[in-house]
Amino acid sequence: MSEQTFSSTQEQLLGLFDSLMLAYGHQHWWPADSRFEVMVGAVLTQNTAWVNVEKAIANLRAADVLSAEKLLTMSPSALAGLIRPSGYYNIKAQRLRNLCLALLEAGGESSLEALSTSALRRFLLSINGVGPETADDILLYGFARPVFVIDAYTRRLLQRLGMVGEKASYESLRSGFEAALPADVELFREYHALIVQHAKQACARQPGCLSCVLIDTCPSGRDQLMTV
DNA sequence: ACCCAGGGTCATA
DNA sequence: TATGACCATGGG
Repeated sequence: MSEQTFSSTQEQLLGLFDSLMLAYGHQHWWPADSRFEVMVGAVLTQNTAWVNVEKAIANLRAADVLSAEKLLTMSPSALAGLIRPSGYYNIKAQRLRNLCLALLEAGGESSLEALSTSALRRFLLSINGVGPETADDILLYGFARPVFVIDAYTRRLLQRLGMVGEKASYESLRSGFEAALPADVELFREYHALIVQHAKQACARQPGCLSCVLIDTCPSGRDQLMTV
């Protein structure tokens, strides 16, 4: 009973999506040139600003190691040096190696494409350093599977809108979105991207700012639906 | 100087 | 199961 349930209708969620789309437009996510780059970015962006991830990926590209095989030819310390701008560089270097080893052991990306979404998700979660959000980023943006990504922004937004309780689990939020919305990859991709974009813009504002056409998400303020 | 960023793991109770 | 410590750079 303490399990907070996801209470939001399809109409509400689609309405929120439309408002965000109207406010921010198409986000063109995930910014990457390849599926492997999506996977690398998903690990590097853990609790890290994307601008710093871009610097790290630029270093990897300059070193021409944006593939599982090439990346594994580098020593962990050398790899850590390249991804230094993205923070947590020692542990992330190990996580990238774990990811690459798992990919090769599984027979590469082409073998993974044949897996069901749930099997592929279990595979990703079995990798040390890949948690729920990282796995779902990879599933949605790397493998085009209809999985809804839940991040801290999504949780905070839904809480402030009164759609979920504070203790709602990652899985309850994910299954809530996926049950209420049509399993549309493009919709899920855009929705998650728009929530992040909204949070980025709103968090840079001061309480009371009127330039947000939908929701005021200031750090010390509460999200409020605005009628503008 | 302080706060946070497109999280996850591990040790402890 | 549920907290807390830890990882670390860069921009506001």
